[in-house]
Amino acid sequence: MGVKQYMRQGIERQRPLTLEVRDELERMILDGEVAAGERLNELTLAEQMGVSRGPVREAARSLEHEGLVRTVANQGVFVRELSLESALELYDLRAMIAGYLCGRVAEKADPVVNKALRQAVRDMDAAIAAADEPRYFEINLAFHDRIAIAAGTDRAQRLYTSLGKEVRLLRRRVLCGDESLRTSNHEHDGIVAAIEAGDADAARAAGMQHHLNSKSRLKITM
Amino acid sequence: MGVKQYMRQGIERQRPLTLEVRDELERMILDGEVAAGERLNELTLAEQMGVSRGPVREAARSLEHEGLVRTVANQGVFVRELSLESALELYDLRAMIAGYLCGRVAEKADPVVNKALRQAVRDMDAAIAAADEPRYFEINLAFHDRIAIAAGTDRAQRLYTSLGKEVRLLRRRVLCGDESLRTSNHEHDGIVAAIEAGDADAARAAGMQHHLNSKSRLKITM
DNA sequence: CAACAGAATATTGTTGACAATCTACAATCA
DNA sequence: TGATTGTAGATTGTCAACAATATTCTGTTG
Repeated sequence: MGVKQYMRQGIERQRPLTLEVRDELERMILDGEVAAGERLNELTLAEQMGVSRGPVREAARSLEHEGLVRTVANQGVFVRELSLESALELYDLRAMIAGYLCGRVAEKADPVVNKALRQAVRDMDAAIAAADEPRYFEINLAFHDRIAIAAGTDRAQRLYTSLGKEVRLLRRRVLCGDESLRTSNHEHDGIVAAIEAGDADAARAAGMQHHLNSKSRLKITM
Repeated sequence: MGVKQYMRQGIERQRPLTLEVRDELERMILDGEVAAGERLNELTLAEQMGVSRGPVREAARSLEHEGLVRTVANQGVFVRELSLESALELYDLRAMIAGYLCGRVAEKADPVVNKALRQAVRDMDAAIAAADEPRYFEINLAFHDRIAIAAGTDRAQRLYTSLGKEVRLLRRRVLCGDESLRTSNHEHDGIVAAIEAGDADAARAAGMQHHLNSKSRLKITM
């Protein structure tokens, strides 16, 4: 009886389908391909990705604790709807974590890291001067990632990343003008300065304030 | 062909097995019934709980993002091992979240909540006077839960709870003497006072410091 | 026409079977 | 002896089928 079994060719090491599906699902949600509040149909998704429902279910469970979806028994999983209020709270939370991370980096005083951060600030300045917003955002992302990783605290890093994704559930776009970018990078400069000085408290405060300011800049666009 | 199908009797509302298994697994880990670093055998657990491997796998994925287990592809899920260093970082993180929660509660200024918190402090004093440590810990837990819930920020609350569980992976027991309890409850008093006064900043600072002090008290016992 | 009851359908919950991979141990060879 | 290879068993990864529940449709009744 024609049972189609699974087999993936090639030398490439086996990555469980669950992870593959998880990443794809996450992307779909963050890119807004599925609207907030919408139900994720297991069978549809499974067929769409060419897998069975098992991996899809596991992936959903995985996403659940990241706050990207919510599950209702016997009804399915739904893309989480994020109220503006909740999103702002997420910003607060993330700001605290960011501050913590900056403080840790300052304590570490790793010359290589510090140099890279300093360079990132310069590069962002260049991007602003060139009016290259996409590039600015790219470096900005790398800048904050770098800090999160350099802090060396796995849990806090994951949390920071996770909260960052969660915030993206709020689909409204933030349009930053030139001025906003300049201000933001000036704050970056302050963070790096504190880190370079090895002043953990100042770095923490600067890192946190930077994120709180981002929140404010976001707020006024709505 | 004698296929044993699933059916659970009774009027009780259907709670998915995945959740049941998840809770049981979490309990086993937190109670130390499975040692840190140990592998969780899917089949064994499934038979033990009288379910199939599906729900067990889903439960594992669920626990993964809470930091209680770690998964290695094609090898299985392992109870996470928490270094002392990581545990202390968790305390820092949790202290920040706790501070945030306390600040929120102060802003809310809900008389009912405030009254309950004040009463809890009195009850803990009574428990200390009666040298009833178990009761103290019970109220203490309820006290902090109450604050987390009253803050009204779902994400922060879940995070606070989650971090609390994660810390328990560090199995070493903290033996608190009478003096430690008194000091701790004095700090509780300070937190409630700030909340009652509606001073969010003070409440935040007190809540955070209380947890950092707990960390210090823990530290010296090792 | 609205409200309800019941059947038909769609979707989630759970399972057992099979494939792929890893692990442990034995056999082989230098 | 020690390293390596090969095989057998155990364990995870995946799937398709069936059960239980939720949802939708339809016809009936007031």
